[in-house]
Parts: sequence; C-alpha cells; structure tokens
Amino acid sequence: MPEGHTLHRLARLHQRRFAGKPVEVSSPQGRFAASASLVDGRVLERAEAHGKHLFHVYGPDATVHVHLGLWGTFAELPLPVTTPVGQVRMRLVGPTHLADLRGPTRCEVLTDDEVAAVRARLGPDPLRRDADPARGFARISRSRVPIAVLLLDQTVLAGVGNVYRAEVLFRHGVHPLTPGNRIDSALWDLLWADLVLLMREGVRVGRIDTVRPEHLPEATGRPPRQDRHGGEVYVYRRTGQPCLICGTPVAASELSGRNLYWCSTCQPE
DNA sequence: GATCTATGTAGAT
DNA sequence: TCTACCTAGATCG
Repeated sequence: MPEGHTLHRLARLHQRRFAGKPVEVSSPQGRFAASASLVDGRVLERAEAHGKHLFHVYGPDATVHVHLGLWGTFAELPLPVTTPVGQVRMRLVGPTHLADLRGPTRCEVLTDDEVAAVRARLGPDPLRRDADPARGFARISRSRVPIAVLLLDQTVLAGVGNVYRAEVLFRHGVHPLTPGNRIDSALWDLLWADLVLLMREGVRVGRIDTVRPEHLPEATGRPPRQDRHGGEVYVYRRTGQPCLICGTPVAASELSGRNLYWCSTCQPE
C-alpha cells in the first residue's frame, strides 16, 4: 500500500475524521505508550503528508510522525470502540471513528524543529502544491546514478515508490538504467507532470492505476489483474507476462536491493 | 505450522 | 552492499 498517495489519502481522511476535536491516543501494543500520553486527549490541529511521511499536528511541541515503511497500515473503524486485533501500535479515537496503526517503521512524537528537520531531507512531492520540480531536476541532471535509483531517493523526490517508479518509466519509454544526467529538462517535465497526474488519481481512488484506457482489460479482453496491490499496471510485478503494448515478456531484476520491472522493447537502453 | 514475500528506510561494514 | 526491523497474508508441505 504505502507510496505517497496512501499517506496523502490518510492525511485527508484523518483531517476529516479527527481534526479540530479532542482525540484519545493510546498504544494497545505498548510500544508507543509513553509518547501517546503526550498527546492523549488533546485537539488534533491538522493532519498532513509530505512524501511518505504523515504528520498529526497537536501543537508546536507535539506532532506525531508516522512512516509506514513496507508493511504499515492504518485501519479505520466506526465507533463503538472494540478490542484491538493484532499488534496495534497507535489507536486514535475521535467522535465518530477510530483508527488503528499497525506495523509502522516510525511512530514518534516530534517538536516543530524536529519535524522541520525531517522535512528538510525530503525532495519535492508531486502531491504537494508547494512542490518545486526544478529542485528534483537539479539533482537528477547532475547525477550519473540510474534514473530508477534517483526516483526512489526521497531526497530527490518525495513520495514515489517502487510501483510509480516502474510505471512512470514505462509510460515514457525510459530505460531504468538511464543515467540521471541523460534526462533532459523536457523529458523531466513530462515525467513530473505524469507523476502528478498518476499520484493524484491514486489519492482519489486509493490504489495505483497507470494503464491507459485502450490497454485496459475491458478494451483488450485480457483478464483483470488479481494482485494484492489491486491496480492495473503495465510492468510492476508482471515478470514474464507479455507487455500490454508490444507483447515482449516483462523483464525483472534487482537494483539497489529493490525489485525492478521494465519492457526491454518499449524501454530500450 | 513453517516459510516466503512486500508499495521502505536507517545504519553498519 | 549488507542487515535489521515492523506485520499479515499467501503459499507450501
């Protein structure tokens, strides 16, 4: 689940459910208990996301910072309060709903200065209005590192994960090993605009869909994708299956410890 | 029941 | 480049 769109969707949801009201914050599992007591019962001022980071702002002295990592999830339930199931790191209880956080890589209370330090390390986020894509291009155009690695570097761009990386490179016919300094500014503008489009749609529908209408199962007669992550994609986790455009089996390898997927015909070196 | 895997990142080597 | 870490669902035997 957790690429940037997931966090922005959660921020939006938490803003609606909890902001402006006192919230009960607890840690049924216990690992967040001491920090939860710092914000328990206070009014949640606002929820916002930057890249894959979620912030629950209670005041200048206390913002809950959540990073879901690979496995983290937030589950929302309507009241009444029920017994927590599984390992619930943080539970928020508001006037109408509760939210249970499981498996985050990060869940901590920070001061405004500490939040600023976290955010200072993040590159422009295609889902934020205040994002400056030129900052991302400045890094990319100076680097010989493969574009596939740069896109996942959160100090270059914030919020892009393995699915959006694979899909945006496919949609623009860019080979993943292309060095950053071979990406010209016109191509960068296209990649950025496409990330904005795809990720906004991801926030809207709650899953990652990147396939153009003419290549969808309904248009081509192929069976829809059955995958835990749910959306329709061109190459992500489609190793060995025919490319939706040219039929070449989708290639896969590992790069910097992450799975990489591409079409060797549509994305030539 | 055991094992594998994942949309992520930090820190050690 | 490696390892550790957080969790739950899918798959294997």
